[in-house]
Amino acid sequence: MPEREQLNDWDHNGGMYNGADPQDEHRMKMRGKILRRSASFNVAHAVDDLEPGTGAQSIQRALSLLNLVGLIAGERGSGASLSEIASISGRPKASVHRMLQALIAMGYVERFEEGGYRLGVQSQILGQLAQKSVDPLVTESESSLLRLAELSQDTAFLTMRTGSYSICARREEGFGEILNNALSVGDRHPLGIGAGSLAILSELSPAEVDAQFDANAQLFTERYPKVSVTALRDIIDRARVDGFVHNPGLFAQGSWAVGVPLKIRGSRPRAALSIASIAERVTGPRVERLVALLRHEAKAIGEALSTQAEP
Amino acid sequence: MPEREQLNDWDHNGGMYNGADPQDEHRMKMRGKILRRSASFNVAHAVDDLEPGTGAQSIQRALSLLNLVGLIAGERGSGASLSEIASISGRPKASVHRMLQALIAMGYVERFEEGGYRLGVQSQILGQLAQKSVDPLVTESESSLLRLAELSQDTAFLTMRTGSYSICARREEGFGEILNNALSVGDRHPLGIGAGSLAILSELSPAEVDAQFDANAQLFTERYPKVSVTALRDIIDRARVDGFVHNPGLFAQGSWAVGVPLKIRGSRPRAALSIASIAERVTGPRVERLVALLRHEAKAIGEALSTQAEP
DNA sequence: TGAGCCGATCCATGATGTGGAACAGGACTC
DNA sequence: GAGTCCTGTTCCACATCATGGATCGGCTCA
Repeated sequence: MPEREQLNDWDHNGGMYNGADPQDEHRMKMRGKILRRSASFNVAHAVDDLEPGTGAQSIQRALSLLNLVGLIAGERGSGASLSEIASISGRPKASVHRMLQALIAMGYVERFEEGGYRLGVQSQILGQLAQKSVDPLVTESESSLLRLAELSQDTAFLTMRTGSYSICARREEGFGEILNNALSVGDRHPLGIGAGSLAILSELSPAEVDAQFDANAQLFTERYPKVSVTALRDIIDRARVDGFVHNPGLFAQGSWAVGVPLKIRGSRPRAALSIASIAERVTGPRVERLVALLRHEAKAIGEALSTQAEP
Repeated sequence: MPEREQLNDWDHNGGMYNGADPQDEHRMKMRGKILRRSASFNVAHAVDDLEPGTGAQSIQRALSLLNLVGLIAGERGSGASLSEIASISGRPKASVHRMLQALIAMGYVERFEEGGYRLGVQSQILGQLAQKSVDPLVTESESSLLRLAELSQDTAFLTMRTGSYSICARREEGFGEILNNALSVGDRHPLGIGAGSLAILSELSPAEVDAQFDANAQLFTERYPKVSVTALRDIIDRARVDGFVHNPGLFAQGSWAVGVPLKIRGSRPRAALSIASIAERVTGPRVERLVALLRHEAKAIGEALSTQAEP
């Protein structure tokens, strides 16, 4: 933990955020103020409404809020205050308060005496239930990520697909002196942003890749205007041949990474392993070493899960 | 896992359910049809709205639904169908569908090709975030529960308080031939129902206990009409002296249990350990042995968490 | 004393979620 | 192949419900 602190003065923006969205102006202002770590940027994003007009606005808002509380409280040790949550989410305090009360009533959020809001027991339990029912991928990859982090001395990630998004499902840190902090557990980006995300795309058919990029076209131009979609397509094409993705700091300044897709027999591609670090550690011969590590673990996970196939 | 099956024909109702609530009639009818294990009964309960009129109806409904999906999908291996969920929750299909779509859009629920609805990656992640932010109690007690289950050859539980409810936060099974199936992870009951729940109450002041029973008075008469509150008060009073709760099958027929509160310095009492089994295994000298085991683990957990007190 | 923050509460407004009804598409049966 | 009985999905008029600006009480600090 203490090692983290020395990285606090990184360029958090990292060239990744260039929001033209007027809605985000307020959030941007709050960003530096509230959370010092780079995740603040991701936190802000995690709270957006997805597709509107589906007749479930309040649910989406409430779940975004739940996510947000988890991210904030997870990043720091303490809980999140009402005003913070309201500021970051960009909603009025009264609304946030009402929603939080509902979340508390359901046990998904808790608040110890005068402390901040944090996730509650129900959230914990939901995770346990999810482990049983969703798929054993996250559990299965746990030891792999630990090995990857230890052997590489960098940060290892499990990325999973949800619809047209990818989400950082797990993250393990090595004990190196440099810590890549561009991606935290729970961060969600449109498919194509991040090495793991690209690795997943490389396993989809070209038509599907097009469909994903089309679906997120607006998001891309609004939120990642500096990212060239054609460059991403190139990376994907190369990954189809090479079997791995190499991201030379495309998304966050100085954050380089390699990723490989997880191939599980009988299951659509929807997960990837990746390792991220600084440029110097993801170049030249080290790329091959990292890829070898990743491939080895990806193969192990793939085999473990393919055998116990769905009934 | 296969050992479980041989117990499927237990008396699921177990004398626990005596619902006079007219709203529940439909659910009762569905119960045996849909889920065979006793948890079906608890599933049905988990879906109730809590306090209405707080201006967050849809959130509560959506979260109940989320919980329900998790419980159903967790109980069996497969996912839950829309119609099932609609039937159990007692809401029209259209509404359930709309909510599920919202939950899917947010990644909390997933649905693989034509399969049923199950919890999604976001739920998984929420659990991870919760482990970091909520409190280390669940993680810390994991090994204790495993030891308890192994040493007792019965089923060990971690019960936690949420508001005026207690919830089964974790559960580990021994390899004995009899499996107590009256309580599953995620099951929620009003405080006072269950040995662990009573153990938590025994650490509260009499005034607080009264307040809790008052708060849940309606629930008790509606849902546990056979349970005498004065009997519960007696158990609590005895537990204050003895330091443990003994439940002689009060709630579910044949499900006896012992429980001890978890005392953590600097934290309000809100958790308990318990072991449940059949009557023959929770009587006479064995009670003391079980209590000794529980006390030992409770002490260990308490010390582990008291040292790393909140900042 | 009062400015500034915190979380909590009120309540008129209309946007929003609601759910009955109708639909499409399989899987079986007669 | 017309029948029933399941799925999951879409539509849309209705009014319930969430909304959020304004206000308040409590606390800390200058």
